[in-house]
Amino acid sequence: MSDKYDFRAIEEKWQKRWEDQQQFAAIEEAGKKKFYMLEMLPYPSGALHMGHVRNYSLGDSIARFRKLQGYNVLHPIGWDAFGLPAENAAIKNKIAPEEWTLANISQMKAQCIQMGFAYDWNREIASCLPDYYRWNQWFFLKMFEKGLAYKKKGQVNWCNQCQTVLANEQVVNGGCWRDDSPVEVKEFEQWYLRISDYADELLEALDGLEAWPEKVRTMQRNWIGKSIGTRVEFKLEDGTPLEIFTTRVDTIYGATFVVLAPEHELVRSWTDDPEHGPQLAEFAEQVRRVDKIQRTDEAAEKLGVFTGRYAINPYNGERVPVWIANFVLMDYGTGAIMAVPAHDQRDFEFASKYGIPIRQVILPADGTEGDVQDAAFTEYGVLANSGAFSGLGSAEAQAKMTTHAEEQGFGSKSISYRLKDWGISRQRYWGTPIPIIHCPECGSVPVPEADLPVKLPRVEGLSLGGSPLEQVESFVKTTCPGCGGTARRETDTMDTFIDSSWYFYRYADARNEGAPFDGEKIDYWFPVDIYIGGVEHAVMHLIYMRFFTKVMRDLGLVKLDEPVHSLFTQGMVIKDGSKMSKSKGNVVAPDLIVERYGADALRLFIQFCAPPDGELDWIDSGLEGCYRFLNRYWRFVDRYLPLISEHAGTVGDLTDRGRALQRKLHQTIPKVATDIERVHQNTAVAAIMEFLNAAYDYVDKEEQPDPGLLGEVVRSLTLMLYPFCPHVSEEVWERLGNGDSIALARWPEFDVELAREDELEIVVQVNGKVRGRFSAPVGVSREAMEKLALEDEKVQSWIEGKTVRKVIAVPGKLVNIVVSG
RNA sequence: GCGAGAGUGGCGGAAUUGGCAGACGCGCUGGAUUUAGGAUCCAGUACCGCAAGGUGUGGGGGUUCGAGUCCCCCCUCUCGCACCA
Repeated sequence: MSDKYDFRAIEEKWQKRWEDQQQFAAIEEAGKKKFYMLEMLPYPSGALHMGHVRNYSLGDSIARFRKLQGYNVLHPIGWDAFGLPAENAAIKNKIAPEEWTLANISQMKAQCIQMGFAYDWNREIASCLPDYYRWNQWFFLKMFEKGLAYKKKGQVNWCNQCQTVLANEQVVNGGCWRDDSPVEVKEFEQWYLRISDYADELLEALDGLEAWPEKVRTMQRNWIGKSIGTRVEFKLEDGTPLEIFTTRVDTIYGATFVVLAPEHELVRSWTDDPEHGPQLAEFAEQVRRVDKIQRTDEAAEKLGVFTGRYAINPYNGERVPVWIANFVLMDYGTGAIMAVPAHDQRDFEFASKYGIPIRQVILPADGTEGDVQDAAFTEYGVLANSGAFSGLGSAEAQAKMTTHAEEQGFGSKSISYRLKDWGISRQRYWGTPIPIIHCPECGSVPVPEADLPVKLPRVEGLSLGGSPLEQVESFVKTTCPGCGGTARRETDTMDTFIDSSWYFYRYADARNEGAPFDGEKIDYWFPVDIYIGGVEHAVMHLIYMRFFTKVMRDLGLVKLDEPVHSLFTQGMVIKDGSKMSKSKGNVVAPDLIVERYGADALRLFIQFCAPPDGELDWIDSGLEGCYRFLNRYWRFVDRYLPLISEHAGTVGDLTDRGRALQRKLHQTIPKVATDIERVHQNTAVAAIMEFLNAAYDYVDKEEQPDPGLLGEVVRSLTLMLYPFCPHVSEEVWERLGNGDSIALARWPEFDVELAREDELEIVVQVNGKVRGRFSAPVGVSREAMEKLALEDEKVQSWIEGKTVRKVIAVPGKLVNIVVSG
């Protein structure tokens, strides 16, 4: 036979058989323990890339492993099929987005099958199909009913490249998450989901997500950005109230000015003012023109203009000037601040620049005087020059001063969040139509549930600019469900993150035509046991999906508070020091690898070559090593198959070498299992390789290898390899004479007794350095160990003529002899 | 700046609880086999040293019989957040 196994024939054979047998179809079975293995669904860009292969190989090895352990496994996949690339491709290549997307899906599905991923294809979903997106619309209507979906005119993030609005979460470093282009601020009327209603719960519940990476939880905490402070109402000289938010009300006696965001509504009414109006208008316009990247750059110079107005500090009645400045943001707090240059670095810089007084009101707690002439003193301390509050500590003062404001009616305790409502309107075509009808009489009227789905019409000749649906007269023109009069449909489509916020629920009941899913099926499969994907969705998808779950719970649809038990974020695949990308020309196409080395070798390598949560540096020669390993495994099986088949039976009396191999086997089985459970596939694979090496060592050195033992070795090895390399494992399993698929077999049992070493090697140290070793039986006493150690010849030469001060013996491990002199 | 994580051979990386540092793989060296190449197999491979031995987990200090692992200080890198009042 050839010294290489025929992976092409084997992989094709088993892929076909798996499909014929519907082997991965999941069926709810009450009473049977379930395992829901979920991976982030891909965008159907046209071809699977190495990042997908890594993500899905990890998920697949877990799914297959759990199946061997007897779990009822749900392992589904689908397509995040709406989105801009399809639409852009359509504009560029004059092909309908639907055709483009569906063609990509079928290509990528074929690639998934080629990789041997064990998906239940009966549950496949594609978010661009009406039987999926109608439920997006349905959820939207439910939220509309509850007041959780609403329309508002406000400032939004506009990506010029994408020609659409973006949610706050989708603005990364001031740029678009998709293409990095700078985001502009525009005024737009659009639809929002009231995620901020859930800010507190989303934050609090993070503590309970113990099986989520700390990193993701921290990112979400930062994103929600809860800060507790005080709202204080200043009054302008004409009596107009001006509310500010501060977390440091204890410093308010040091407020020497007040600053508004240039977008603040009071500013608009002041631009008519003949003296200061022109400068105000010009400055506001200037700030507006600067894109978000520059605006939010901390290094950017703090600029401002005096408004010509004054406000009264309600605590001390002091009259302070009102400014507008670029560093105050309209969308945080009240869009207005009291500025305390002595105790806030930003205010300090601003005051220094414009010659505003700096007044110290907090003294360091250590009793020193402190100095606020060179920089602000921002720590907590003791109040001074603060009226009745002087002498109090900052924390106590905050509480008392807030209470004071409440009693006097000019302020209250207040909590601000960085998290804003989720803007979901998109001015593009390839997405879920928002099921709303605008009627001149009745206003925004929801489409009746019975009329769902509102289907996306086909549009010929898509182009950029404007909302494409607006051009489709037959779509826009409709009648009002309320009054029957002529009305217009909403032409914005939904953010595609809506699609991915609940897709994993749909998997539990993917073909349900009467509801998004049946709650009982959710009860059975949920929560997701492990969710694997990239960390880049930490504050987008992963926060939206949590929000949706809480809304669905409040709608009585599910009983869960959180959808995902354990989250695992896999690392990036890089090559030559940077992320694989077309522009860098360092892309390795999975297809070509599969063609040359087979899917099993690729799956093995991508899981072996780096810890799953770290970066994976692609090295071709590493892959070849894995391919070599599979051939080595194959040759071993090939060589001993006749012997094993001939002597079908139990393990005979073993030689020491045989015992050693058997012991190694029974140590490897639990090692591989716990490694997969911990998502340490790299060390699981290493242990399997190590075991094969031991098996070769045995047959090389043993004159008559025990056929029973070899049988056990090959069977167990094959089962352990199955989660990683299912095709070759199936093939070997069949050759071993098993009629059924290996997937129906059970993870090998291991025997603690057989795994136990009967001789231990004890290391002897002298002053902490290894000087000798001896073997001792299991359970050797401390005293015996010390005695044996001191008797050791090599050790003797090290302690000769010295005084033994102390002997430390660690049972079964080592003896350390401390000497001096 | 703040927060999190990391720093181990030529390389990717191992090392449940403090107890033999470098598993496994790549690469490299030598050998066997082969007409040759490839493939395969065997041996070796942290560093210095002929050896005995010594030195080694970013640097410095500490705790301990014993530290990659724990504590303190510093350096470097990666990621996230970043005018949030």
